[in-house]
Amino acid sequence: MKAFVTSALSAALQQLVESGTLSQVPASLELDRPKQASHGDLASNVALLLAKEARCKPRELAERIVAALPESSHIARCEVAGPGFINFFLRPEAFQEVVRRVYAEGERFGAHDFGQGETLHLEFVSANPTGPLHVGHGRGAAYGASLANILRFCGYRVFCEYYVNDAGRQMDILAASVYLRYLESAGHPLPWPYPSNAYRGDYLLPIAEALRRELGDRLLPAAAHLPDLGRFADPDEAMDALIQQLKTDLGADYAPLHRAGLETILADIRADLAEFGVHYDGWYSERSLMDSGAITRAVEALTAAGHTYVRDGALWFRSTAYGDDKDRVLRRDNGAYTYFASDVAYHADKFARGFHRLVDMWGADHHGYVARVRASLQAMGLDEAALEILLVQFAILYRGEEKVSMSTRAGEFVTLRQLRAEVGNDAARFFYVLRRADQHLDFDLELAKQRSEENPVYYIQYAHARVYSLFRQAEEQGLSTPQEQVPELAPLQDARELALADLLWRFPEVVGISARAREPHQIAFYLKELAAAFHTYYNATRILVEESAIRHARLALVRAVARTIANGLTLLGVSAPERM
RNA sequence: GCGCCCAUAGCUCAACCGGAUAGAGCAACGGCCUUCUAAGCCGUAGGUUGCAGGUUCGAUUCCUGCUGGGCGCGCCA
Repeated sequence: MKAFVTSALSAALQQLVESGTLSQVPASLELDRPKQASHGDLASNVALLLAKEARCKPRELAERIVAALPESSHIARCEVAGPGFINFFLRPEAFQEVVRRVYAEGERFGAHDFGQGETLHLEFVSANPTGPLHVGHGRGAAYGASLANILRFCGYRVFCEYYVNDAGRQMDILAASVYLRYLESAGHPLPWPYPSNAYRGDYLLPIAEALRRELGDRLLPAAAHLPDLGRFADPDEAMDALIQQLKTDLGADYAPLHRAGLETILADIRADLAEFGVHYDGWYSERSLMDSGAITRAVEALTAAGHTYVRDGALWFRSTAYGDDKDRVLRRDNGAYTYFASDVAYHADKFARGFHRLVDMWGADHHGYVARVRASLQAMGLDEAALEILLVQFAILYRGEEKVSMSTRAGEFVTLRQLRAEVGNDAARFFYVLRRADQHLDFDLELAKQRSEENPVYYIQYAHARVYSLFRQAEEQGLSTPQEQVPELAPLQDARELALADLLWRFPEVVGISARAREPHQIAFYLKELAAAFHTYYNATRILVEESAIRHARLALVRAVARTIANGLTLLGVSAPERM
């Protein structure tokens, strides 16, 4: 719809360029939708922006632009208002046209091609595989998957990846935790209370039992040499001693122990995400970076370029040279690489694999890592600007008034799986993206359960189902309905009908904004607005009227509404049911 | 102390990358089912956009400072 006005406007400006009033036509002409109906259907501030260059008053320039506007079959009239706005009033045809557009484009209505087939690497969730996903991870999953859909809809080729932290100390702690549960399941009492810094969630019990079915009591003898954890003042040192002892005692059997936890939990995470409609193109293993020597190579590359130094036996990266607060350790004095070192290698590897546009979605608690990762890319001579980091704020869980503690270690958390079972995938997906990513999300379980039927997602789905109901109803009453062909749309003249059509025009605009700003919530808010406009129209206007020309036009309009709702819900990973 | 994010109606949040009189939902109050799904609609009420400056024709939006909150600041992941 904006295109109708933009073309007329640029023609007028071109004329002013030729007459010497202006030096050139601006590259982009923006049109606003005035909040007030008296300000027209679309408004341009171009005269305000160009007044200085034209050396005349904004209103005067606006008058000249209006005078130069060519005749248009879509523009009824326009007027200059306020400080120099040009307000356009459109003919009904301009609004009706959108129905034809929706019919023609169908599932592609709202799509763009500004991505131009560019490949974009999107990393999200990447939670440590030390336990099931909880409701906090769900937000990243819903946000990332929705954003991937939206970007694909705008012409990008999106490669979704999950970075699996399957190496390092956390995995050893997991292995040790599995072992302790293994002992318990064999009826073997622990010589001390279950360590506070071991993982203690119930999800470890079946893993331990499966391990016992697989290996029998083979791992039991090692229990005779468990270190006396009581003599350690620091629980971390105690845990390290336990891990070391297990590695020594179990020898080749440590690997299956290590693997048992990882594989079972990772399989659960994958299944959980798949059921949630979140699909990945790749699962990238941190261990593979280690095994392939990629980490060593990345660190050597930094060293060769003169960006590292040794202090206190550790190898440091001089990230302060690129704006970081302090330098960062790459390799500890004990020879082990830090998590940061593998992150450096991982990001370098993304470039090496041919990705030139990277989007990382991190939990907001990782914001301190932004500077150091960017610094490492710059130091390696990679295009740091190609990396975009989106920080997603916490989802804070409440049970009524009470805040629910969320410790993976302690096993006190509500899993994503539980949440999905309670409120359903559709409501969960929608609820998660209903808020801007940089806002904290208060997720009240009581409210979600108790009012699941009042969730806005039902309001939108209901609008969609109502349209299908209309077509079913028409069939039952023996009334004809418009089929594949778009019927004559001239009967759509009512203000509500034109307002509804205007909203449909906005869908492609919202999709574009949402993609560029990486803000899926824009789609969610738009859908609520569209559903509201539809319900209003539905209540005010009888659609299945006797006169077939009017009936057909109205049915075509509401069918376009249903199509648009379905397209929007699909982007958010929410279903669009035909009956409720 | 330093850094990142946030502050808008009683509550939870929007506001089309600077536009004209800042909008929804929930909560409160009052209406609408003998006709297409009441999981719906209509109406009333609710605001000095945290505070103080600056840039601009024009600021919730951009800049500076302050206040208040969240998070981070380890040779943890």
